[in-house]
Amino acid sequence: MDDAATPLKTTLSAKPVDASPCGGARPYHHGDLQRALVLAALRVLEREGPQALSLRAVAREAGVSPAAPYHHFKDKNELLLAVAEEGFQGLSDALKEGFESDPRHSLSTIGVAYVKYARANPALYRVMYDCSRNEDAMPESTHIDEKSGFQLVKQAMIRAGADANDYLGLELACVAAWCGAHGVAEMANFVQFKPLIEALGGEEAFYRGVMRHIGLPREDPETLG
Amino acid sequence: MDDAATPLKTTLSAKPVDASPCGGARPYHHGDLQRALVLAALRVLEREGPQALSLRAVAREAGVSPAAPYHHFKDKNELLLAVAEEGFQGLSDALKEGFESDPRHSLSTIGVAYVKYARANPALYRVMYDCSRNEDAMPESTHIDEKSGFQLVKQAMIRAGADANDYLGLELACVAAWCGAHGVAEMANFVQFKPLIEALGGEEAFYRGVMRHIGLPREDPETLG
DNA sequence: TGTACATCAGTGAACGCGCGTTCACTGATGTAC
DNA sequence: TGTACATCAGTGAACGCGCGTTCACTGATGTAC
Repeated sequence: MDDAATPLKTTLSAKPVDASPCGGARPYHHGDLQRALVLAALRVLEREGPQALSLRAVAREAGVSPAAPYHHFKDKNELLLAVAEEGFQGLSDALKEGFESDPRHSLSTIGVAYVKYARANPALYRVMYDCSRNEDAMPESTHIDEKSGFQLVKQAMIRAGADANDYLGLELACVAAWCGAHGVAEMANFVQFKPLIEALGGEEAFYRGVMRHIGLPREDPETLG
Repeated sequence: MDDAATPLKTTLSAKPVDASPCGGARPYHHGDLQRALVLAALRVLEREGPQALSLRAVAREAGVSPAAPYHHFKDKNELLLAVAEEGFQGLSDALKEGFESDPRHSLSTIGVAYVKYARANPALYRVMYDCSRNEDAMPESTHIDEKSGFQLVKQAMIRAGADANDYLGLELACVAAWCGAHGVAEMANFVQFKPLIEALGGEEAFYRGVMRHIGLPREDPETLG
């Protein structure tokens, strides 16, 4: 579970800069402050949550003056975008791993991987989501219908029995799965769901159980529902 | 569409206080500042979005000094809770109306009603969601599994053919529907969905189409997906 | 019915805070000759 | 190989801002007698 749920932890603990060869005192010029700032932002997010993510807090975390980031990012928003991009990369990797690890149940596995990633990095996920909603300046690679994300869901949906020739139906099923995963990810920690989660034997079973109700259409959509 | 989509608009336009009998100058004592502050908050939310919702902005909007709200709310958070409660009441009403208006398709209709409400009041919805996630001090009536909300979904799910005796299955289906509705509500304005929405002939058809893929389980959940 | 007085519900000035951003600066680096 | 100098990437002080909250105050209201 931890493998897929905490894909960024390894990235976070790798601090390529602080371990400089100067033996203690950081040199005047930072090796790669741009990258260090993004990593610092991730640490701030994880530790203090999304509303604590100020430019100054990030600079502080990186051990640098409040003005330093402006040599690498135009403004706060540009830093946020870089952070979001980092998050989307991690999410994409998690989905890909889920897709490849379990070909026979790739749809629900990919859904579970999505939810686990979001739940493991809730503050980061919030930043990602806010960026992709508020910004049209979002970098290409982070867009939701990117090859490594939405297309993967499509493939999994077809594997699961969806009609590949029914364009609208397939698209709708994928959107439902994607939105459903987002919804579960954001609501999974609601107190009201506690009993059900316990009855099912844990969060993962809960995610899988919910995702199983999303995606493929029902037999007679017109008369039911 | 507008009936269900903008349930708060009428409440917002009704300003019981400004239309005081004094003919212009507001009297020193406000008729019902507590209520007026909540309405002012809704107006600020609608006009400027969630991050503009400061205590001072609300006081400004209500035409009152920044200290005045403290006679009616312990702190900012308490005001936010009151606003969220207002929102949950509106959501609950919208769901109830959807449930009763279309007994033959109550499940998808209730889902569409949820999404339309959230989309019509996006900033308010965000506040509601934040409160229900961050606060354990959330008033009872606003909780998600409240009679008028989650129970309604359950009834609709049974109407739609779910097995009322399968406790876990029914619960899971309802959670899936609820989370799915939340997901759609928050992601419906993503650029990537534009083509599909257009192909389907509008947002409402899109919502309904997506919701149709959520809720009832598939036939063979173990081998598929 | 009038009056004294407690209480309620406002005012507006002030507090300290952290924020994003700018500025003139300076130390370190690298390149041309 | 050494030196002059442009450029890069930091510093730290300062700016104005809006925020949540507190404070002493005051105007309006209602109640007891």
